[in-house]
Amino acid sequence: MSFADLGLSDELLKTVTDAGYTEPTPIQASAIPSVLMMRDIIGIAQTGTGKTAAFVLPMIDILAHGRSRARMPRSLILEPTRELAAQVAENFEKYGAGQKLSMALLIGGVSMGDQIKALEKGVDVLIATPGRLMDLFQRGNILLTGCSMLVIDEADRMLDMGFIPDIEEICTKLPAQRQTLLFSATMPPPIKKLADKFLQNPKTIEVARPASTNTNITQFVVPVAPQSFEKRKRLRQLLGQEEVRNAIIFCNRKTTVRELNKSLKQHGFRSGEIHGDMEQPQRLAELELFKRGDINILVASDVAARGLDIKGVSHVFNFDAPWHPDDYVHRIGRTGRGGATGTAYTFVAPDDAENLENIEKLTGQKIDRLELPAPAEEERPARRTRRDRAPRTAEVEVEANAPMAETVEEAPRARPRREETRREQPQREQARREEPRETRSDDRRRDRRRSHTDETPDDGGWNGPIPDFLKVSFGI
DNA sequence: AAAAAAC
Repeated sequence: MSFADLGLSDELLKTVTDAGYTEPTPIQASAIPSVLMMRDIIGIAQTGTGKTAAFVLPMIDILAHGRSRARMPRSLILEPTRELAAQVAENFEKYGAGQKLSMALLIGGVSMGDQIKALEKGVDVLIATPGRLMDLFQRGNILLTGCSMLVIDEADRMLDMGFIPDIEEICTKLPAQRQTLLFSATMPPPIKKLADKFLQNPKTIEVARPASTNTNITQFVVPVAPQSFEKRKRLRQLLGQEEVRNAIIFCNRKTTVRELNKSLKQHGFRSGEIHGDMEQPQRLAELELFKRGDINILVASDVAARGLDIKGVSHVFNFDAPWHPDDYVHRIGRTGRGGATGTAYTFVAPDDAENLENIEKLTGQKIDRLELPAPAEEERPARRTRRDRAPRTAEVEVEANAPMAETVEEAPRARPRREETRREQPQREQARREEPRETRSDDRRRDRRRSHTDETPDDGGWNGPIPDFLKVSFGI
């Protein structure tokens, strides 16, 4: 099977082959001819299966004829997150280069002015997240009566995010005579209902068993202590011993994302972060830095878990085990894309045992446990000076002969005591400050209270008892 | 328990 057999126009075919694609993926091979025949489609496919091109390519050919009118887009693509919407827009720019199709990207977090201007001129393709689309619709900037093609992408994610009522409302604004494509990784009952209601005689295409993980991805569970500084230490150890070209590190909370990125940077890693509390331009900029390789580590919340297609991500680390098992499948799916191989490490603290069980139940496979050797002694991050902020390649020393521990509980002390260290490596002692008091029971509290990371020298923070006047003003 | 999405 080749792209030439799918019925795409010669011009588009040339663009596709020039881009280096010769063989369509299974979802492309089955969806493209049907979309060109104007059928409604239910596509059950994981992200990373080539799903986006499966609808973008035939849409370009379908929209090649005809002209758009002011405020009346001819097609609409709905995406759950802003980044995904932007990514689909990039695809249209890439493949639709020769076709002079007009496009508007309607997402929140950026100014409405340009979006409204584009709508006024008339667009062939509208790519939107539901919030901004509804907003502009209610302001009267969009008429959907001329929209004869609708794509609902990542429908199950839309469901998770509570977008289904919005989607239903949008569907009723579109003409009844239209083509609708619905893509989802899974088919929970509400999505099935949505499809029954708004699709006509759809052809169902299923290319990947839901909840199955890509076999290109080597997966490991890494038992870790629950304290965040222990997890960070383990992470640095792994980053140092693995051939990490490119890694996304997922955390469950936005605050953890910020802390971890700060810590990694202090240790000289070229890292960045992305989460929903950041300004939209900043989010896109960080993503761009990562894609270009200016940074090779992206610390992320689940905003980046689904659908993001970044080439050549060699590793995914779950710094926190995800709460929901389907998030696990999506997160690790950021690596091993397009036939490449990838490695996924998931940190599992004792409290995460149940989450891990659910993950293994969902994927139907037991994930290998990886017991790390005791970490080698690290250099303390240097005090930050201007010179030190220059990015350098990540390096962590790992002791070659470190004993392999059977379980975490039996693991030797993570760091040698000061006396031993001084004897063994006197030249490095000067660079190091006092060891963190790892055994102290108040470590967790301290860790939570202080916004900066444990590696920061303790000269700026408050470690003593809280004085009475503070207790009063904070109502403690 | 979180995150995401409109101002």
